[in-house]
Amino acid sequence: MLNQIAASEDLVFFRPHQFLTRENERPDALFDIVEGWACRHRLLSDGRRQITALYLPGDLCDPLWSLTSTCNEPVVALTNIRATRRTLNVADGYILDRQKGFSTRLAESVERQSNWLVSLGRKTAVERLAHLLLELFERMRRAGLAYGQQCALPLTQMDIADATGLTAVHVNRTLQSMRSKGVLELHSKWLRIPDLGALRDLAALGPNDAV
Amino acid sequence: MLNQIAASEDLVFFRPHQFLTRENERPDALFDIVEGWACRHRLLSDGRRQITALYLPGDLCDPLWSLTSTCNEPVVALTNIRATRRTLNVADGYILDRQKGFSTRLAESVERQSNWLVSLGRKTAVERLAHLLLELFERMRRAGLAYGQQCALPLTQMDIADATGLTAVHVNRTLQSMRSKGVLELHSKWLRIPDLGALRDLAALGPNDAV
DNA sequence: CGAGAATTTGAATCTCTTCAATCTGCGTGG
DNA sequence: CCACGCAGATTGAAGAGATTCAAATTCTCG
Repeated sequence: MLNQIAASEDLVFFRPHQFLTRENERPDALFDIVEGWACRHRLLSDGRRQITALYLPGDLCDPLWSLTSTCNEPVVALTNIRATRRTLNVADGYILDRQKGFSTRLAESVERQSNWLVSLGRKTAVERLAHLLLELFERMRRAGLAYGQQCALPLTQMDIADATGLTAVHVNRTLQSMRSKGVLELHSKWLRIPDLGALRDLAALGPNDAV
Repeated sequence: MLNQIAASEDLVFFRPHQFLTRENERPDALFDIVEGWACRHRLLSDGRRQITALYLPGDLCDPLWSLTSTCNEPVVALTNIRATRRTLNVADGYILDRQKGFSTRLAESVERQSNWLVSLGRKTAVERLAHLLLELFERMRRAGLAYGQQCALPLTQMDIADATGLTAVHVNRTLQSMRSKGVLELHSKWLRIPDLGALRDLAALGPNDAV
């Protein structure tokens, strides 16, 4: 508790819908998310939205920023967020690689993006939802934030829709059918997965695919 | 011509459908593609395929390999390929960053993946095709392989379908309708774009989006 | 308790898929 | 030189999955 005094100098807070980074901005720091969720997304001119990444507690936001000169996708808070700010040395690309676990996080982030690509390109609604919820549960579990078979999931159905490339209405109906089959419970921002194996089967993952 | 003798020691060739890297393999070298096209893809158990990256002449294949311990997506030649092999120092992640333009290529590759995510998640068939063909033309142009408004495009409609998340049949019909509207010509592996601006409008790109 | 946000429901519609069959271009072997 | 075979492209008809729009209901939070 005592050393939080020193750490608190780097603590930053965001409210839902607040930008962590805007489009065409050069981020000068990364955020280590302590609490809350955020997303990176893209808006089309007619309002269609695609979420391209989700950030959970424990995630670095965003590992990709070390690579690009400007950030062409805004990052927005989905909930209240508490994060620690880690300054980026823009002039020197190598520094980041030496930070503990940075390279691993970047790799994970890129691999996740590739998984989503497969999901959006070739999977059905049920498969996409199974995949996404499985991924999120697994990430929460690794972050030490899963309790048995359940974890927090502070996304609206609209958010889920924009992450999976579906409409909110269709997400609603598909989740209902999955609930009725007993493969998951999801209400009041709380996810429970009675049978991980069953959900994994629904997600159409290969035996080698990590979630 | 004379110094090609030395360089030729690193020259490698591939035939269509040949693997540059298999799944779960640790690549020990990158390929600088001199001639021909390749793709990275993922196969679902029931045969559905999603292409997650395309490699053109001039591309490094694959920048992402420096990040991951094993490659979980196979890379396959789509045409005859001539490439130069560049050994990877696996033990040391930093070396690669110092290679000329490496970091830039990695960033481009990641950004492209993000663009595709938006395309697959939120765009219509026409928009996806416009976007893809525009991207490929632009990349060919930058590689010095475009001639006026046209360039080679050695993909089958099946390949295009697997890159855009559509079926070959639907790609065929959509391309036909685009042809009939005069926004593009595409036959015998050759692409011509009469009006880049018109195609760009069809691609639903933001004013800031690079292709 | 009231108001706005999020979820749920229904009905109609549309885009894209599926399954087959046919056609075309092209290299190979007789 | 032509017939064969095969991969890719094209076409048609029917159907599935997801979208759209609008309204009603429930939730959440000040």
